[in-house]
Amino acid sequence: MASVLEELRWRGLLANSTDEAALAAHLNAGPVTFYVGFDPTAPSIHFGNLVQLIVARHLQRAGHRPLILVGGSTGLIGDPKESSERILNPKEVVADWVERIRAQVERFVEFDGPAAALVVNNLDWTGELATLDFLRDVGKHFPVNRMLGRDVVRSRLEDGISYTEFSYVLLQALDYRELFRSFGCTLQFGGSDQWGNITAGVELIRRSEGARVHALATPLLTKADGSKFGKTEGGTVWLDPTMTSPYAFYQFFLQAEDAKVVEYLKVFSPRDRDAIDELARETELRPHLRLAQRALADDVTVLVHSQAERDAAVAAGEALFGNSDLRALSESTLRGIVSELPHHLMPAGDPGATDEWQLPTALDVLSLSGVAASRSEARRAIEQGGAYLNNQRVSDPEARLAPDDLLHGRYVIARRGKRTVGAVTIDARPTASATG
RNA sequence: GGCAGGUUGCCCGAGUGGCCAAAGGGAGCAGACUGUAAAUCUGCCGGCUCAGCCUACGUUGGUUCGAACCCAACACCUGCCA
Repeated sequence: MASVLEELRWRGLLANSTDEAALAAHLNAGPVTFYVGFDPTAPSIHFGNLVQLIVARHLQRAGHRPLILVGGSTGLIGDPKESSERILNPKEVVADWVERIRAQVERFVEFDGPAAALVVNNLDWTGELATLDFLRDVGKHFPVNRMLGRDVVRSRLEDGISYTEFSYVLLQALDYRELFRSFGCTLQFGGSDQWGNITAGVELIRRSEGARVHALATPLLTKADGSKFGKTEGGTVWLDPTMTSPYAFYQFFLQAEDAKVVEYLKVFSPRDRDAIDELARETELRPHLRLAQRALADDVTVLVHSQAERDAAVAAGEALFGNSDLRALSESTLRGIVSELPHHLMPAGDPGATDEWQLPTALDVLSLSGVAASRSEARRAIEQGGAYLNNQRVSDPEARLAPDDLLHGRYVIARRGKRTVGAVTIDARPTASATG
């Protein structure tokens, strides 16, 4: 049976590690307590964090014990990014995000059994830490000349970096030492962009505790052209269903490139080697069937959301793509689809009160539904022949809907291009018989 | 605190009085070709009641018939000096 390290390697989840032979021996010798951290920089974790949670699952299944750290304190400081200084978020906001993220990560690890996971918050040990103690006990171990050599810092020397962000690495290193002391944690991993922060912890423990601990880094997932994988039209792919709907989430994975889909499957899918090899063959022989993409989207959506959400996302996709007749759908099916899409509820006017009440125009529907960011963009889409209402191409921006255009008397599905879909719901149909 | 340089559309970046909604590149969007893939080609890419109008070049005020471009003050960033 393959070791967990070999498994991770095969899945392409190992980008970097401290002495790998030593780590392999350590993992072999018995249950290891490991940690991975997530900083609250938004109300939800995102697609990129998912990779770390998956690694945590693999390790836990191999009998090791996860500590999932939510960065209540590091989130107040901000890990320096190459581009520019971050804006500090208010403490209450960060505290709120900590709670949300804590709830999210709990889905991915087991809290029972011998390798039960634990969620920790670094604010618990840094919140009350005195500055002088910090400088004496932690700062003393960090040569500034070495810190200046770090890539992120170097990239910021020109444009500037605050002392706050410059100090971030000390806090993360301190976290590792704290978890080492309190829980005997001897392995930390994270994304490859975290490597510097992670090894700083390894070094701090070596210097102040005289102990040798380990580290791993997962690779940054890229697209075929080398750019970062993880952004979509709407921006970041979030795990929170109110920020990225399960439908959009499913679509994101379904649209994976052929050249990369097998790589993503290895990372995200629980399927074993044989199953993935089979999907790789399918992608080569019958790429148009997109079996690998479907498997990928299925697996990740079920993992992050649920089987039911996955089923709904598939049903919605089938109805919306191609030129299927949306009129054939039952009202309940349609309602389900609409709820997955960006949509806008439009109150129907009371024809008795406003004799001018009219149904919206094509332009209205495209912009209200959110399919087009502005009316200008909607106009452009129509001019370019890329706008559809209920799967019918639109040519006149001012064309007004007729009552008959409303699916089940209320819904209009708007689409721009192939993939951008939204809906408008007319709240209640005006009683046309009011005046006869 | 002093001196010097900087702040342009999503990002980078040109523009130093009218021809500027602002070159060029990147990102992005649409169309064609396809397979909800990639590559390629074409078009688009501030907003709107869209042959016109409105808002925009850090902020505020000024000069001018006219300002992204000139002047003043302020804010922020960078460097050098204290």
